[in-house]
Formats: sequence, structure tokens, C-alpha cells
Amino acid sequence: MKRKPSEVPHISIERLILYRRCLLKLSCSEVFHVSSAVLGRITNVKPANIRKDLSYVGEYGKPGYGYEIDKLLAVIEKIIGINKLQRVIVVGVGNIGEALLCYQDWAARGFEIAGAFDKDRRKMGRVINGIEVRGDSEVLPFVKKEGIEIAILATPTEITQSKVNELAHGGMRGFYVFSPIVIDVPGGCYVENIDMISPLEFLVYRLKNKISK
Amino acid sequence: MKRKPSEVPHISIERLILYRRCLLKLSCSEVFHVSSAVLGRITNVKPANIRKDLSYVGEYGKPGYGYEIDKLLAVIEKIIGINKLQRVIVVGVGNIGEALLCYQDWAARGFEIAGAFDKDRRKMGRVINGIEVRGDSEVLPFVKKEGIEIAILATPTEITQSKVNELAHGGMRGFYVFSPIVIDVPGGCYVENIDMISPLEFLVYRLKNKISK
DNA sequence: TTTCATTTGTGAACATTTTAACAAACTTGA
DNA sequence: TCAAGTTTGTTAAAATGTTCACAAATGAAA
Ligand SMILES: NC(=O)c1ccc[n+]([C@@H]2O[C@H](COP(=O)([O-])OP(=O)(O)OC[C@H]3O[C@@H](n4cnc5c(N)ncnc54)[C@H](O)[C@@H]3O)[C@@H](O)[C@H]2O)c1
Ligand SMILES: NC(=O)c1ccc[n+]([C@@H]2O[C@H](COP(=O)([O-])OP(=O)(O)OC[C@H]3O[C@@H](n4cnc5c(N)ncnc54)[C@H](O)[C@@H]3O)[C@@H](O)[C@H]2O)c1
Repeated sequence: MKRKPSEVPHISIERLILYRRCLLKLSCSEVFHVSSAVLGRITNVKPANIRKDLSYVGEYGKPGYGYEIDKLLAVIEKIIGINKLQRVIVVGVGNIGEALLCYQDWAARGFEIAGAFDKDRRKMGRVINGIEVRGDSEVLPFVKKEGIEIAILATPTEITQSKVNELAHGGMRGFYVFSPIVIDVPGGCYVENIDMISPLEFLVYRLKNKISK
Repeated sequence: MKRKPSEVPHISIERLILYRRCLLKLSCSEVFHVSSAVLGRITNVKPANIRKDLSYVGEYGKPGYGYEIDKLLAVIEKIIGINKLQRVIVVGVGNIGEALLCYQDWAARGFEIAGAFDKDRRKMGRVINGIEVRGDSEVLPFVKKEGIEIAILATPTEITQSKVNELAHGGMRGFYVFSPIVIDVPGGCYVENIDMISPLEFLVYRLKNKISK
């Protein structure tokens, strides 16, 4: 029941991303194929659910054998669109921004931090993990020149929305935002938001009510 | 249609957490009540959905008027279990751990970082944002003495699972884990996991396929 | 080659979640 | 006090997501 990528349920895409993460690890070992049962044990997803997710993107498994890991990885990465390197920028090099610059696995996940920007003069010019922090005013020329479409925002909550507006106006299309607020973007732009604290609040709820998920 | 808390759909709980975040901001302004229509505009959730979520936890709205913000906040916080201060520890004071210690809004969200632990001698003894970093070996006595039930883990991916095992064995019940791996916990323990990179991968997919959510 | 044990892909049943619609309840202002 | 306007809580229908169960396909062993 192969569908066009845009018709794959969002929730299946989210699981595909999870499968990929686990497959990447498997592919470093001496295993070359994996069954939905085994992948299910690794990911905590029911095998039938995995097979259905994978059926949306084509038929890549062999009965009695399972899925070839490398082939499956390639297919998932193609569907998600991370089969080629994604170059992104980081705006706001504070606590979170600096942690992101120091993250070691960007390349393994298919990303490259092409540039980092902060308006604080004390941060400008610093080189963190090989990435130079530039002045905030350089961001628009930079992304235009480098053809960057995605920005990660780790700016103070109060200024994040206006920063998004400014970047969207300058042609930025995707925003990954760490501020715990609901962000508006103009048409043709897309935003993903994480609130790093919400899952902790959910954990408190689960603990209190003994909910195992 | 009031249910026991444990029967409120998980997805409604997640939205309650979102509502709370927005209500907290509203409560700082001069507004005292809010309708599902207005809250819907703020949160990007359809009003009917909001009313249904709230109906699971009781009837707190007045027709023709809306919901009293303070009352609603109290109810949501009671349901989630964050009506009293939650004391947690941070294990692993690297990039993420340090960012967490520096986060300014813990108190506003109902949390307190009661302690921080790292095994690196260079970090031990440092005081970050008023929180002393202790040696890793002190963690079990500390949590026993202080009655801490929840740990935030920002340790290197390779050691996170074993750290969870150790803490679970020592009586820790809830784990909030930043390593991008699936974590196993013994019965009676609960884990929430975030992979800070996955949402970015999802953003790439949405951008490629023009999916507005 | 044949048999046996696996495992896929999928249709159908089941479960959950969202949405629309509206009577009833409340506020406001005349 | 009453009428007009607003907004809730709830029902039922629609939409979406999960799980089951099994025929068909394949690999592996004899
Ligand atoms: N630190 C955490 O653990 C944590 C946890 C949850 C959420 N958050 C959220 O993440 C966001 C970032 O948090 P943080 O702790 O890294 O903040 P931070 O204050 O440490 O860093 C913000 C950085 O943005 C820079 N900045 C300010 N205005 C700018 C501009 N116009 N252009 C470019 N850079 C600018 C500042 O100079 C600073 O370096 C905040 O919205 C915060 O609420 C952080
Ligand atoms: N940095 C990021 O932006 C980022 C992004 C995505 C995911 N993550 C994940 O978050 C986790 C933490 O990342 P990080 O960048 O903060 O790592 P980090 O290496 O900067 O910090 C890890 C800290 O844990 C300490 N540690 C090691 N063993 C310990 C032990 N047994 N007990 C206590 N402390 C111990 C180390 O001394 C170090 O200070 C990793 O799993 C990483 O993959 C980080």
C-alpha cells in the first residue's frame, strides 16, 4: 500500500526517524539484516506497527529474512529528506546554543552547523568546536550566500518570535525553536518547537499515576 | 464526563501541559478569564478540542464567560502533580547539564534542582547558578537523604543506560534522559526520553514535502 | 529438491482522537 | 427584569491510528 511521501502519516514518519536512529547503531555492528520482531524489541514498537509503517514507504523486506539494514536506512533517509547533508545555522550561542555547537554527532545524523550567530560582542569571534561565532548582523547575508534554509533558534524567549519574523523575511524557511512558546510563521515557512521541560512535567504525571505508557 | 486522572488520555495530558504554560503567561497580565476560543488561538489547538480536554478533568468553565485562569491553572497543576514543588537532580554536568543548571525558569515551572553530580574531578566543587556540583559517588546517599525521586540524565550516551540501572537500584523512580537511545527501566520506574535532534529531522521532512501540520 | 521454520505485507477489526453541532447556562447592558 | 449575545459541556459522527491474524513468500537445513 505504497503512498506518496506526503501521504505517509506523520506519526509513522516520527517512528521512521526512531527506526533510523536504531538502525544506524545496528549498522555499525556485524548484523546485516533485521526483522520487525527484533527492531520492535529495540525500539519498543510492536512489530505489526513497524511493518505497517514500512509498508507505507514501499516493500523492502523479505519474508523469512527481514529487512536489509543498509537498504532500509537509505530508503528512510530518502523519505525524510536527510539523504544529503543538511546545512543549518544556530542563532543564539548561550547555554543551549553552545551545547548544540559542541554536539559531536551532527555529521552522523546528516547535519552540519554551517554558522553560528550571537549579538553579544563577547561571544562574537569565539570559535567553538571549530565553528566561528559571528555577529548577529551577518546572518542574513550569510544564509543568502550559503543557501541555508533552516535555522536553530536558541535565543532568549522574549526575542525569539521577532527573530523568527526577521529571518523569515530574509528567506529562511525552517525554524527549530528551543523557546517554550508557540511560534507563528508566515505561509511557506515551517516551525518545530521543543519545550525541554514539558516531558519532565509529563514524567511527574506518570510517576504520580503509575502510567507505564 | 469526569474521569479518574489515570483515565485521562495521554494526549490530553500533553495538551494540558501546553495550556498551563500559556496560562502561566496570561496570569501575569491583567486578564482573569479566558475562553476556549482565545486559548485556542494562543495554543494552536481547536477550541472544541480544548473543551473536551478540560471536560476530562472536571467542569471549571462558565458558559458565556470562559475559564477563570487561576482556578484552571490550579486544577491542571493538581492533575499533573506539579501543584507542589518538584525537587530533581541533574546527573552529568556537561554541555546539556550545565545549560539545565543555568535555566532560569525552573521555579516558575514548579521545579527545583536540588543537586548536580558529575564524575569529572574538574567539575566537582564548582558552583553553577548557585548549585554545587558534587562527586558522582555522593548521588545515592544524597537522594536517599533528600527523598528525591526524579533524575535528569545528561551523561554520555554510552554510559546512560548503566547509570539509570544504578540509580534505579538505589531507589530512583523517574528518569528524564537526554541521550538519544531507548532506555529500559525496571517495573515501578518510569522514563521520559528526548532526542533533541529528531524534531529537526522531522522539520526537514516537512520542509521537503510542504507539510504545514 | 523438499520440508520446515520464519517473517513479510495487508485486510479487517478494534481503539483512540478529533471535529462539528447544539441545547443549556451564563453574562451583560438596557 | 429581560433580551441579546456568548460560551460551555456533551453527543454523535468522522477521521486517524493500532493490532490481529493469516496467506504468501522466502531462507535454511536435510
Ligand atoms: N538552558 C536551558 O536548559 C533551557 C531549558 C529549557 C528551555 N530553554 C530555552 O531555550 C532558549 C535559550 O536558552 P539559553 O539558556 O540558551 O539562553 P541564554 O540566555 O543562555 O542564551 C541566549 C543567547 O542568545 C543571544 N541573543 C540575544 N539576542 C540575540 C539576537 N537578537 N540575535 C542573536 N543572539 C541573541 C544572547 O547573547 C545569548 O548568548 C530560551 O528560550 C530558554 O527558555 C533553555
Ligand atoms: N550537546 C547537545 O547539544 C546534545 C544534543 C543532542 C543530544 N545530546 C545528548 O545529551 C547527552 C549529554 O550530552 P552533552 O553534550 O551534555 O555531553 P557532555 O559530554 O558534554 O557531558 C557529559 C557529562 O557527563 C559526565 N559524566 C560522565 N560519566 C559520568 C558518570 N558516571 N556520572 C556522572 N557524570 C558523568 C561527564 O563528566 C560530562 O561532564 C548525550 O547523550 C548526548 O548525546 C546532546
